[in-house]
Amino acid sequence: MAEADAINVDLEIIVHGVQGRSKPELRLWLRMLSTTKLISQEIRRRLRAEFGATLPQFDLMAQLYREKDGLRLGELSKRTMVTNGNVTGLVERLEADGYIQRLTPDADRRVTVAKLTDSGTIFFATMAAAHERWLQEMMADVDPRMISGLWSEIGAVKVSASNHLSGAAFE
Amino acid sequence: MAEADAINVDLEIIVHGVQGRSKPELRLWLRMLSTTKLISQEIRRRLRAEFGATLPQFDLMAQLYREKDGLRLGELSKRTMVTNGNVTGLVERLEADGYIQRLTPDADRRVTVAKLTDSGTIFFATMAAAHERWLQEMMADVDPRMISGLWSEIGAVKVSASNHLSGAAFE
DNA sequence: ACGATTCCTTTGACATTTCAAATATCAGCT
DNA sequence: AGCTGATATTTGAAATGTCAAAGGAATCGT
Repeated sequence: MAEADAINVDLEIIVHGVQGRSKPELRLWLRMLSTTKLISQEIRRRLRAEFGATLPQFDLMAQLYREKDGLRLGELSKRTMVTNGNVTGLVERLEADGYIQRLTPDADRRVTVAKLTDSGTIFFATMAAAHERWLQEMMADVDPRMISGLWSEIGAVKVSASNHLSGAAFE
Repeated sequence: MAEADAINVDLEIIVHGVQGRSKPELRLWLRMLSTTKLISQEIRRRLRAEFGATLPQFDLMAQLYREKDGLRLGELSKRTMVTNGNVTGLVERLEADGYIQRLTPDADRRVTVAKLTDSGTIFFATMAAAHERWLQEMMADVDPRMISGLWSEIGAVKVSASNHLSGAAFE
């Protein structure tokens, strides 16, 4: 009950706030934000409940899963859109749990490469399968064509935003 | 090593199931997530640089701006999609900065109501105007019709997700 | 009344987040 | 070699995020 209310009453209230009229860009942004927040919180809950893992850990392991040889921490930082300092802590905890292994190549000893252990690989594969199911489940009521369309349209939003960043752009 | 090989073979099968034919829902989700992350990070940077404020503070003040009489912390928690414990800390800091005010109505002394001070109202109005400009700027390259279309289509995604939350089964 | 339940908020332990400053290493120039 | 600047990671402070447990306060049933 309280949860259902929380869903219906969301951030979009700001829309009518400032000048009384709401610009479409602001409206879209608030809806993107609340929708993303809603879904990530659900995924967080499930990852925690079923696997005792966090979403950032899942994201990080997802990157390593695609690169069997491992990735440098800086590269991990870019791909996960997480700051360098943050990656350090995430990797530390995952290493302590035995899912990740850190090593420093002799070629360049400034670098630290992280890669999944066997245990980490198995663990992630299990989570990833569930993660994919959850998303299909949560989007089950959405027309499949709309899903594909949204993918490319949101791509346009992403490109536009990338081109108007104050600092550097990437991806 | 024979054991390790057996593991790797099995995992390869999982790999293709998990990532090889990545389902449209997963693709869409990853794009929504990265786009939202990109834009919020930019907004965070600008709020910090230009106003010394954080995004959660902005969100919280946005809700109070709409309700001149203030809101109970539990209501604030629902509307901002932030947990109760988190609201406590946010309100404490904003109160220390003089932007909001806390009071306990005699009618129900379990309750704490937060409302914007005059200073907070002025401060938020300034930020909100900039915030709206930033969004128009970042979405400047997107066709206006696409922006409206996206708003309603993402609404469909939101509704679908809302109907498939783990907690929503009761009721 | 009164005990049990429910409601609202705070607290506590941790994980994540950002930024800035510090550290460590490498590569190039003199 | 030795200096300098660029690169890679770690560290530290402060804020935000989660959940679970604890607290006070109101309400309900008996």
